[in-house]
Amino acid sequence: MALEHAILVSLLEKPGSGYELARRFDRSIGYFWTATHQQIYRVLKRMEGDGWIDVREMPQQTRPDKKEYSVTALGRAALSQWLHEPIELESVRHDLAVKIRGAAFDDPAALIREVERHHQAHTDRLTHYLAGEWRDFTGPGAPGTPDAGRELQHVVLRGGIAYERMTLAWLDDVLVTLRRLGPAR
Amino acid sequence: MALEHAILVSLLEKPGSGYELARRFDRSIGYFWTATHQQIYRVLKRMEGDGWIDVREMPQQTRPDKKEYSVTALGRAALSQWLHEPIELESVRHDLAVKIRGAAFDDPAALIREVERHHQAHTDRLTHYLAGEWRDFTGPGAPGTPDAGRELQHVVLRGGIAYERMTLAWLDDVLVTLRRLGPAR
DNA sequence: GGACACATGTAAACGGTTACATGATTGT
DNA sequence: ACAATCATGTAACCGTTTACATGTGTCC
Repeated sequence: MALEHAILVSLLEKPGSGYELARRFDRSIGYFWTATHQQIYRVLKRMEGDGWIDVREMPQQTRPDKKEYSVTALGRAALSQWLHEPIELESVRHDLAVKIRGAAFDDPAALIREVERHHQAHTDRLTHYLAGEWRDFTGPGAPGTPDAGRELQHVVLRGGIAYERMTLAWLDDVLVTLRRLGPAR
Repeated sequence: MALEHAILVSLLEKPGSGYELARRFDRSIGYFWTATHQQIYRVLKRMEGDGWIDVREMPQQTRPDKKEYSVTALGRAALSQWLHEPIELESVRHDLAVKIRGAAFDDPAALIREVERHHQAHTDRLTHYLAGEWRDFTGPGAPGTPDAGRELQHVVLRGGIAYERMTLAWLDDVLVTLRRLGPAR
């Protein structure tokens, strides 16, 4: 489990509320971790109980009050300890690959639309990542000062970009294969 | 959930026991889906109850008796229905990326060994996939007859190979970045 | 005698998803 | 009036992981 650690990293980068964390998990952190607000609120409670994070009630006039969380020394130590532990390789779960192999027992051509839909979604993601890279790292508005944190954020984003490009190339390969098999059936 | 469907596909490709399925999930199917034997036995029970699969008791002299499962017409129909439903994009969970961003608040250089370890593991996987590709698809011993099932298995394997190659290139990028940051600290 | 591959299971704990619930403010 | 955004939560369910449990045959 690394949701707690992902939250620690995110709060160290910038303290914030559960709601804000949920939005970050939809955006920048979303290309290597996902979490819903329900999960986040639950884990925040536990982390607070463990003394990993502190809460400050932030009354707001125009919007509902919020709780701003920040990482304690204990939380930092917990993160540090985790960073020094070896972790398992990710295990892949690719439904689409199951479908593709399953298509051998159905109509391969019926999958073409589904694959095209995924292709479009990955194209959108890639566009979104590239816009973020331009905005935060490679564009003229991005700060030119070198900073370890930014460098590390950038290399993770480059990983997301590489993943989307690889996936798009593979989906092209899949489409060629399905179209070749389709009419022959 | 697609474990049931992954099992259907695997049993359609070749009927077998729970134990055999578990081994397939460690090998060929492992590059797009993982499952332990505990999970598989439980799901097999449920699928049998739903009439998706049939069991045949297979007494064996030299080894413990096993149950051989095969897919029924109802199971085939269930697979077909699932194939025609749209599925969600995969959500990514990449612990290593969390660690890399977390390294900004610890020692980036301490991560180098961990990343090298992952690099080695992905190299091993790639070698294994390439050996499988040569054995089953591109080598001289592979059957030359065109077959939809084999074509689809091959395109999925090419996806696994592309994933490993992309990951290795990215891990190289990560190592360069970490080594650049390390001594500066 | 000990390790390993074959073969099947149960039970507890944990994590993630989905549905439900509330309430204020801002914009159309 | 309605939808969207901000903001926090509870409860039920489901799937996955980990630990435990048992037993045979083969090989060193």
